[in-house]
Amino acid sequence: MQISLPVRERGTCCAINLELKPDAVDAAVDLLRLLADPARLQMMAALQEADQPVCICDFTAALGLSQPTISHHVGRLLNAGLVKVTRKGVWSFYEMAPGLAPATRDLLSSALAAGQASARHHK
Amino acid sequence: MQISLPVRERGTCCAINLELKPDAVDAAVDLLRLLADPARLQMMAALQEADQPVCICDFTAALGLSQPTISHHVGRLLNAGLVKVTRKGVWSFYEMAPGLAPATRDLLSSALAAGQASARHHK
DNA sequence: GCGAAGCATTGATGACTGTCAATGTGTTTG
DNA sequence: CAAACACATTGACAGTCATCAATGCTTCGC
Repeated sequence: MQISLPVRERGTCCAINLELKPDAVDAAVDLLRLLADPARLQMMAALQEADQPVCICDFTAALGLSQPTISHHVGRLLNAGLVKVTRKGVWSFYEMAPGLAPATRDLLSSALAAGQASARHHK
Repeated sequence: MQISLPVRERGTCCAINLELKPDAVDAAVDLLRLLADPARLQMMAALQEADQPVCICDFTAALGLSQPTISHHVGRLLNAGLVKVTRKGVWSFYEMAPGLAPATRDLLSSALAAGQASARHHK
């Protein structure tokens, strides 16, 4: 299958259409950077699968990171509106934000699926 | 709607299930970090919409970045296998990699959709 | 062959960020 | 009230990365 390459003239560039608004690009980049961390991505994956809110101490025990680091990551997810916190006594239980945009959920699912596919292929 | 919080005992944490293999997490994070840049995300968005391969000089003119920076970003996309290059004379035409995993395409689409939704809501 | 155009590469720099130690705040148990 | 627990916050440090100036490498027009 051949793809026809555009015909060009030296010294002149074509104006491609970037029909994305800068705000949309920034928002997408912020969301991608938020998920582009092993700890945060695993937290979101766990919260997506969980049927009950998850305690912070569980993350600390499972991810092999210090407690301030876990708190820092969770704080970023909370600040971005991806998760919701419910405090009960000394514990803080986290779950996925109820009103999370479908596109954001799809983004998370796609990222996990792509990671699994890539890991399988790279074997 | 009430969500029943788990019952806990002080000093004991529950072992949550992180059923994701480390390789899959790393692969997903690498992909997310690759797209978590305004220049690279806009390039991929433009390539997704384009019906013809796009010349490097078009990106340089449209994104407001220096030519080495554009070349650097394109090189990362190429190294990750997201794009394919066809050289013709002095020009280098780029297009999305033909055998790109569907999950990767979904990830790109979801990120752009989430960005647009977030920008619209934040208005 | 000469010079210019298009792109890649290298080196350097500034900004961002993930991480932990130390500390602070609120809550429960004794 | 005192001590222990769960979590948040602050400060500091190391690593990563986006960016550009300078340079190198092909390719084409003359």
